[in-house]
Amino acid sequence: MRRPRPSLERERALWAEGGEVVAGVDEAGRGPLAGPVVAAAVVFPAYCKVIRGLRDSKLLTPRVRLRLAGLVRQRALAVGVGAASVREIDRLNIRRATILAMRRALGRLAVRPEHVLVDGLPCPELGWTHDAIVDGDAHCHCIAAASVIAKTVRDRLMQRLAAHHPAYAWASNKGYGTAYHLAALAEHGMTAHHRRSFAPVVQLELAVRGGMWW
DNA sequence: ATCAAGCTCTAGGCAACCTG
DNA sequence: CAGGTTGCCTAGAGCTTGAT
Repeated sequence: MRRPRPSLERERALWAEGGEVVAGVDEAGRGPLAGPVVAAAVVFPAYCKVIRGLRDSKLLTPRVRLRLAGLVRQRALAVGVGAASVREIDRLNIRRATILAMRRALGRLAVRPEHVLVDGLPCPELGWTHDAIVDGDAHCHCIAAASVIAKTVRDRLMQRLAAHHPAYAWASNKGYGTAYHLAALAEHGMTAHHRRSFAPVVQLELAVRGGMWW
């Protein structure tokens, strides 16, 4: 069973109802052990055409993703990007921090959306009336566009951080808990960019402090 | 406690493309 | 044309939180 291609079906229905400004929102970087969570909001002009090849950012190679991110920025009416820092993730928990990043992304749009389409489950804390669409980046064009923008922005951010902390290979693992990253964490300890509230980070820190790492 | 939702990683199979 | 490379796709694994 193939994954469906995102379409403009949902957006067209909203445009037909008279809501011209429809924003798609998605986030990247919820699972990794290090780095911020980044969200993006994208508004396309009403009755625009689909961007060929655009789909869930997870299913795209970095090169293709980068090309599509450029196309999205060219064709979109507005693009907003927001992030929540590691400190905010530790303070709020990853779910609330994700919602905070989404609110920031929506707040940075140059136009005020009349409808917001969000990937995932409904989140009342978002502060915007929205439709939550499970697997939205696979079904909905503007959410897929937001997922591509969020992912490319976060990847670039992690590459910058990697330059300051080369031991952890964040340029390739993007902060995720790969074997290499975990080994580096055990050897060098955590940085200010590690999520102290995440179990693997805490466990390794305790092991290092207790001399348990051999 | 379990399930469902999100994120990503790695590995492997297959197909298309490139190169000598 | 054969072999290597690249891209596409899936499956299974890990991480989280929230709802039931």
